[in-house]
Amino acid sequence: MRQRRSDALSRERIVEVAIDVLDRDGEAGLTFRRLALTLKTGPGALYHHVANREELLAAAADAVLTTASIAGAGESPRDAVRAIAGAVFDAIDAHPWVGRQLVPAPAQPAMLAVFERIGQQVRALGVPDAALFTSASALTNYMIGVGELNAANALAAQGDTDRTAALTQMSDQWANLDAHAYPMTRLMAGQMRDHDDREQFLDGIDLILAGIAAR
Amino acid sequence: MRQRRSDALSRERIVEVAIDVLDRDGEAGLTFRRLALTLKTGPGALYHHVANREELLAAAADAVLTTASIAGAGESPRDAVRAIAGAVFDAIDAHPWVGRQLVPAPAQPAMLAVFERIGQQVRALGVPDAALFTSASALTNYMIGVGELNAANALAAQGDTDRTAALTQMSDQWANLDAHAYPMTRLMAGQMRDHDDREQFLDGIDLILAGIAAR
DNA sequence: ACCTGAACACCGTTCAAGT
DNA sequence: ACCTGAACACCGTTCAAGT
Repeated sequence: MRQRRSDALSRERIVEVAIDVLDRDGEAGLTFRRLALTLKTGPGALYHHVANREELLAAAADAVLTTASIAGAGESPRDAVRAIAGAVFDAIDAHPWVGRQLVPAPAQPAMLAVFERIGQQVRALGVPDAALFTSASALTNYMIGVGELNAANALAAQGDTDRTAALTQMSDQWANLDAHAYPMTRLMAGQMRDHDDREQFLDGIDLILAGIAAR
Repeated sequence: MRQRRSDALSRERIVEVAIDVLDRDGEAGLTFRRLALTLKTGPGALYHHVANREELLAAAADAVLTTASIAGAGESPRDAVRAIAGAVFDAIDAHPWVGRQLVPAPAQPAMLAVFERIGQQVRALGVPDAALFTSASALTNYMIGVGELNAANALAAQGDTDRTAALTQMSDQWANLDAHAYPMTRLMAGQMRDHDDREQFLDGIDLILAGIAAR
């Protein structure tokens, strides 16, 4: 025996190791040579299980998002939508490289499941059938799109040991902008300093939900 | 004389040529060797004007988005927001590589100007000062995030000569999903087939605006 | 100060040769 | 059928040498 299973080369094993590498060193760190080294094989061997780097990246992103669709089971439609959105946010936050890996709406299994689940909640909210796609799309696209944006921000700020310091610095920048050209941005500098990314993300979901309710 | 100006190597000229190359061959087509060839110089020369490839990409994206913030001047707050969102959509649609080039919220000049303009409209809508940042961020983040998503879809579908055929194919796929697991997606297959990307994008903006109005 | 372009240290992917 | 790893055709970036 000797755990032969976990040593065997397989698509799942490759994806698993790829996620590890991506979490550790980001998208740039994922090379077939390094993967091959970890898997004790040659780079060419990987091509028997994944088509190319792009497909591997997509598979890794899908794997990381699989559980998002089952969040908030048994809760009210509104809370379920918030729970799913939170799960998507958390998954992207924990694996920021997923953000870069644009998962176009429901083109991959994990996001298709999210889309379906959102569709169910929207319908339970009383949205007429003809308006389902518009509402479900707005919510799902917001989750992926804005989730990605947050990941990009997080990656850019990765060097900063102190997130608060980074926010304060940007806030000060805003406060010192030209008063004639940027009055509103100056006005928002304080709110920007004190905001929480996840709350802000969910506030946007709430606005869309309020818009759906107001129809 | 002999149009010495346009031959001189400069940051602006490099960005200009980069945009051309990106429009023609996408992000993968942008190499310093090719840029140097077009500009009749060596690849090393470019580093006297741009720090690296990433900075060049960011500068190109910013240049393409500069005019978005001035859209919808003189219109009602609601229409101005829609006009700005439409301009952002069109810019990303015309230069899909901008999508990949995640422009984190108001970190770059062009998006800062968009954010400011959105902030002004939101305030004109009667949103109290304390809620300005939440509303303006939701709108701006949606524009960038979902605009990116659309660009990714457009790039993925690039090979298709016929967008209608691609939509029909995906719609059929949805309609043939398992009825127990994907009832809502099946229900939305028809609406998905007939939807227009730009309209759907603006419908999302409308939902957020309705949510803001409903407070 | 700016340009040149060879050189460095890598890539993803392919493919003949092996098992 | 699957693996191996050298080889191919590239990259971004640096830097000594020029102007």
